[in-house]
Amino acid sequence: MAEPQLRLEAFLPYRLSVASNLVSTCIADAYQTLFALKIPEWRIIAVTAENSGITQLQIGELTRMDKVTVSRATAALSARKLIARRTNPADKRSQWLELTQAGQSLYEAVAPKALELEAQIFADFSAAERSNLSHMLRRVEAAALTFNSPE
Amino acid sequence: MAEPQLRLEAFLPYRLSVASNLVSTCIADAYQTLFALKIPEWRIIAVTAENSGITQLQIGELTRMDKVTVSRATAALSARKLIARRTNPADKRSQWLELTQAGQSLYEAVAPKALELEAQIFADFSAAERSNLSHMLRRVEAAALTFNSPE
DNA sequence: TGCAATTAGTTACAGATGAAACTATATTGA
DNA sequence: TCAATATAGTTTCATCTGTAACTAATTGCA
Repeated sequence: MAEPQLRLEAFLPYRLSVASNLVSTCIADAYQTLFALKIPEWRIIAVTAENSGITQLQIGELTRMDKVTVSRATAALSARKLIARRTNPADKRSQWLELTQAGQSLYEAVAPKALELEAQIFADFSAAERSNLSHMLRRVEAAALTFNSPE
Repeated sequence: MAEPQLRLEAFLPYRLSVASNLVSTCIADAYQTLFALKIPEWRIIAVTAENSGITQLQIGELTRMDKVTVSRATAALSARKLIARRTNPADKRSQWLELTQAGQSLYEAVAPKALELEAQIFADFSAAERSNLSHMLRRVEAAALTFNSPE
């Protein structure tokens, strides 16, 4: 029996990468021009809005961003006074992050725009298809994780 | 009626990016350690294997890689004598690329390994699910493209 | 206690990436 | 025919990203 033939076009890691890069570019351009936010910065705002008092480490775990990326993006947001850092009195190495008033306002402006972008890009997809895609991507994520670090 | 709430966890561009980055890392590490190939280099080998005589420009169009990325990866492969460049006599600016014997051998070693990696990462997915995912990703790609450059 | 090992976050460095400028060649149209 | 424009590919530069080394604080345990 012949081995299955490789065709790059049908190779899933490749398809995933191409689709993801294109979508990320759309999103990144929009955030940058509309709100002067980079994607890591936007993610930190979103995660902090949803989890006030979170630490950088937790953000990294939640979003799978490198701690260096989180550190830099947090520093930039802090410099723009969009997030505030309160020292954790029980552990002075870590800080509790929360949105400032300005950060909260920005979040409230970005969030609907983000949903709108998503709606435009996925306009062809029914709600069921979107949910299906989301579930599949989570399964891919979990599989890649255990593949990367087989315990 | 209340606006739909944003949750980063459910935001498709985010899910897509996280999944794609994890998978790309798996693949990139494997290619690097096994064959000393970077992802753009591997793609060029695969595309050239499938389309001997292709030009750099065509590779860029096919794979959506930037022409600079293609140029650099091609130069690296050429230096390793994995691909050969023949000047197009009808247009001396462009070159026809083809795998050398060594390049062909490398391709024949990488291809089954690539399929094996894909099989491992997507082990949980039935053939129907894989095909479904692939089709969805193509639709996403097409949508993001028209979004990026609305004609 | 107090010293070794760990951990949260930052900094320094090195590789990857893409936009823009550049080189060489090709095409177009006056 | 030749000047303006366009194109294939390269180089330059500025930015992004992650690994490794670092700092400061914490924990564990002899």
